[in-house]
Amino acid sequence: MAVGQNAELSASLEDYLEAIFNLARESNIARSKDIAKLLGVSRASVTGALRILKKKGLANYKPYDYVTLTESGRVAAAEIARKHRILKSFFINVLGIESDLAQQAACRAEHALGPGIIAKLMSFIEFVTHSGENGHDLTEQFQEFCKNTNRELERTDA
Amino acid sequence: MAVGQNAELSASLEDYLEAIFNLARESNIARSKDIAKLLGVSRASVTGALRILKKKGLANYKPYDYVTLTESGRVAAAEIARKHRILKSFFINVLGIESDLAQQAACRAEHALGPGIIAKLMSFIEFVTHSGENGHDLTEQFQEFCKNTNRELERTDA
DNA sequence: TGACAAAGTTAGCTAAGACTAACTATATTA
DNA sequence: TAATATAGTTAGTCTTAGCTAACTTTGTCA
Repeated sequence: MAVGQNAELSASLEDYLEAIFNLARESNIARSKDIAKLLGVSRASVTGALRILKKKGLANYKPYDYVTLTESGRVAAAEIARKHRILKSFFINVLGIESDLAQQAACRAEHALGPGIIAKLMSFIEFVTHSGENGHDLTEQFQEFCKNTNRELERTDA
Repeated sequence: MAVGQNAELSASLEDYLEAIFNLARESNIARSKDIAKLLGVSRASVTGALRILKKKGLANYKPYDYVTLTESGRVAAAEIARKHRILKSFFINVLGIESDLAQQAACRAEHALGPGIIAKLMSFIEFVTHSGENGHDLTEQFQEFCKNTNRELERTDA
């Protein structure tokens, strides 16, 4: 088993790791410039982060070369991306939040939620969105419920 | 309207604000020592935070005196505590997470979720826990669903 | 192939937020 | 009321994580 250098990964480093992971999936390579753009950060900050990720054994990094993730880097990144995906899906498909907002919130919240809660959340999304078998779609029912609540609020406001 | 000094409140400062708010509700006064204990932080760090909260117009702070919140401090703190409560309630009552874990996660996640998502989440909790009228309790159904899923997983594992 | 542009790095700075150690003020009590 | 314990503060340090400006390396194309 690899040394547990990634035991404590800061929120910021998780962001870098996920960015590299996603860029590599899309365009096969992760360029410093694109990481910077994706995270809204200077190129110099990316260099700094890459050095730390290398030291933690998560990224294969050599100055002036392309970045790839090590095996344990990929594992860690996949877990982060998974959390992110599940949260976003919950916000969009269950709560009915608009996609961009869901994306941002998922990115910010992802660091805070451990595996226990993420697992439950995943189950819950499945439960809610596959409830058609029981003869009722919960997400639709919830949208209805929201509309009614809003209507009541408007009536109270007026 | 008060000057918007609290427009950008860091996660850390939100924690201090909420701690003061909660301590003041419980024991009527918030002592530096208790804030430090509650947040797991040194007394010196509390002093620093109090100075900033004062500068932002959120706390009435005088060295060697008790701390209270200003009106806008109370408003901000109440909103933070509200988010916290709603998240915790969702984790416990909907997802079935154990109370301590829910508390911690809510505390860490609270900063990430804006008013839009919190509002929806609140509606959703209401929707899910008050669904008895429709002849079904969703939280119970979900617990059932989880049990079945676990059983299937165990079967697959074996 | 040499000049220039783009990408990446380095050095040095800043700010937030935490810490410890030493000091000061307040409270307790013998 | 003087000694002592407790609470709070100050000063100085560290870490994380960002920035800009200047420099180096790499890539492109006339």
